[in-house]
Amino acid sequence: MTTTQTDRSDPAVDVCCPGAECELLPATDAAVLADVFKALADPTRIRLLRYLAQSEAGTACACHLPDALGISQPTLSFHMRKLHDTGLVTREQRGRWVHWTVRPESLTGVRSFLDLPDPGASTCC
Amino acid sequence: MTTTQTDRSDPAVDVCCPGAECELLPATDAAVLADVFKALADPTRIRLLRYLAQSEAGTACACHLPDALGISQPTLSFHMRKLHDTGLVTREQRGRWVHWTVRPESLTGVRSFLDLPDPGASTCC
DNA sequence: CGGCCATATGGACGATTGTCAATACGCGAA
DNA sequence: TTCGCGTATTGACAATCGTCCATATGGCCG
Repeated sequence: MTTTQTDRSDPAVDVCCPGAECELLPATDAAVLADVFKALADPTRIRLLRYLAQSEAGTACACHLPDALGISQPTLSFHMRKLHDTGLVTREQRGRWVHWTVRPESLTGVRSFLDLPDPGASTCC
Repeated sequence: MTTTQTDRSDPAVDVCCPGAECELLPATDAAVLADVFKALADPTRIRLLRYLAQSEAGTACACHLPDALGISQPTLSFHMRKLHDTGLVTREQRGRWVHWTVRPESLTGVRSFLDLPDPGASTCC
């Protein structure tokens, strides 16, 4: 079922991929990683995250950001919601304003994924 | 132009964000990073990259992947094209088959972005 | 209490994405 | 050269995304 011609007795079938039985990352793991990458896949959100990260204690209020980024206030709210839903930032209501804080630990998954094995390591097969 | 009320003489204006003049990541830099993250923002492409990375020399042919991933051959081609356009993999025609290779150096940008400054470092202001 | 200000939500709309079926292309083998 | 196989492209379509305007919500301050 996995391959359509391995049941043939022809020995030259697998010439293209010697031992190509590598394990695939489970679909659920891939989906989790993809969700975080989706949250990062927008220039505005990249700038927002960077802005928060380099602020004092990784925390800042967003009051000046619509002007600074050239976007409307609802658009900013949309992006912050996305970052929050994905767990990249936390929300804290301080008086009248909302302060956002980066959660660095939320990036450990994608960070370790990007540390792909060195070419030649061949952890598979 | 950057802020709309800093030219007022009211000293209590900035009460919410003391010294909120952090520099924003330039829009072009953010766009470059976002493009790479967009290429990573799909479970299928995550699995493809991982598959290539853990293969011998980071290289593999894609002949068995449609079946293994449960997608059609055009869909696989679509994803490989996306990875290639973003520079994450290279393409090499070996005889009748195409072999793909991960380019680990294409991830250095996003990897260093994810190494956000520790909370409290406050590289801004 | 009443009004203001920061933020969130709803509705709408154009742009992009992921997928497949059908088809075209390219290279090796017979 | 012609056939077969692996791969790429086209066209179509549903789904999601990013953006805005208009409006709602909710907490301070006067």
